[in-house]
Amino acid sequence: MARLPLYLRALNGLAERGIATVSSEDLAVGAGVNSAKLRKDLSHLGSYGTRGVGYDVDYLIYQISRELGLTQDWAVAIVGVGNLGRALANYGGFVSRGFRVASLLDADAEVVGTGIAGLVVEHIDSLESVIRERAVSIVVIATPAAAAQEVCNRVTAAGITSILNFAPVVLTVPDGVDVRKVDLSIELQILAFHEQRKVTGGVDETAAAAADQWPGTVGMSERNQGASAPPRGGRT
Amino acid sequence: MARLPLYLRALNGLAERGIATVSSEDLAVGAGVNSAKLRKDLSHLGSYGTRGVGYDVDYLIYQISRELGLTQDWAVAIVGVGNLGRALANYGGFVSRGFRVASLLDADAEVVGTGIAGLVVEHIDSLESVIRERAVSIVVIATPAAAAQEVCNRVTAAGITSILNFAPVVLTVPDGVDVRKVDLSIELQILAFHEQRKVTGGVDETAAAAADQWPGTVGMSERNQGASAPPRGGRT
DNA sequence: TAGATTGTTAATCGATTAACAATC
DNA sequence: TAGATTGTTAATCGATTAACAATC
Repeated sequence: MARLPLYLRALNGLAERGIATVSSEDLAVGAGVNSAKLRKDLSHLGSYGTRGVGYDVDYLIYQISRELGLTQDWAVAIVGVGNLGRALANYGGFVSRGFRVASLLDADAEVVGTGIAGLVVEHIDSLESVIRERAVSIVVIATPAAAAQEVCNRVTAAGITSILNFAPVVLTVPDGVDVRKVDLSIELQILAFHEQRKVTGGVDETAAAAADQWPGTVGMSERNQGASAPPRGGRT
Repeated sequence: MARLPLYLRALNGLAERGIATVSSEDLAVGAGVNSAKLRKDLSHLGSYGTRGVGYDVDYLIYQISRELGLTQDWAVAIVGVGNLGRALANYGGFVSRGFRVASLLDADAEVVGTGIAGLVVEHIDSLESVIRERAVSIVVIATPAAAAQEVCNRVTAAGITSILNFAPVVLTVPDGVDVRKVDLSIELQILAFHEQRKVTGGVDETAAAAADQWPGTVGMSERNQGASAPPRGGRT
């Protein structure tokens, strides 16, 4: 369940403040979700609460950590040591949560051999042997878009089934491989979309004018009518 | 709609390959979604397709870009110039999509005044004046967790309503403010969760043993029974 | 006209949430 | 016992998708 890390973070905050017990209502507020949803999510893990009392904070932290696999040590390889790869290598949040950066790899001879975050950058040729010998189970792809699919192919061939992809491409993977995608520009695009809605109160009123500026050639006069055509409310 | 950037990327790929027209079926495959969903999403924008033919690639790119506000120039300020802030400042994907980094700000006297990605890092004291004078509409928070809420308070007070947050905290914002959150360690935690499921085939069989290792004190013998209690299938 | 494909309806599915019995 | 809060049911809501009439 994708919300467990959220709950875990809220619980850790409570634990730091010395709070021993929390109700679903309070924890839900802390995590920014509905309390019924929180209880339902937690009930999937087992009956770890006490009616009339709430949840024991430390115990719940332990159970969620175990469910998320954070009581294990996960070896992570980061492929692509550009700005983003460097930031990830230095990102403190990984180590504290059971993730160990086992290797940094890059294709650029300039960066191979340099030291980053206590590791020496290795050549991408070593990818398969690194995965095998250091029991890497999660690969982070922080390469340019053009290189991402090739890296993806190699790591899945090497048996990796969990990939965190920062490259702005949709990776094609065999069945059974999990890809999670972080696209910074998509996040900004979504914000810009909402920002625009706020400013203009919707884009419809400018649609006709904007469509007029369209520099296309084929059949655009007909199509422009579609752009300002009636069957549309002013909302999404 | 959060899927528009996905469609846009697929369309740009088609345009690069010189493809002029695409069916909803083909585009849906490229974007990794169901074709009915794609048609429904696009119909929200207007009737830009031609029955029996498909969609004009260039025209659809233009319409989606306009809907997303990418035909405008968005001034973005990045607060926090650690590794991540640096990576973001250098991230090429922003500029090409209408986002311009108008300012880099930090509280650390060591980095203030240094040059990154063609900009000089400014002191956080200038935050409000930078937002006002450079018409910043989106703020990226890449500070440590402890500083994020304070920065958030200041930028919302300064009128910002779109925030991209990389700090691992849930920000409290006034109504009407959009916050999008990117948490790298949460993404990894979700991957680890699935990875663990693959390896163990579910966590249930180890629940009793794991619960035994729990070092808690209060009433744990009773609660452990909850941990290995019956009413649970072996799925999510 | 015949084939193809959109735009949209209606059905399905899953996720969210209110409500409450169970029970601490 | 009385008050509080969980775990779970049932209702609600929204999102997804199959299907097909409209139409190029």
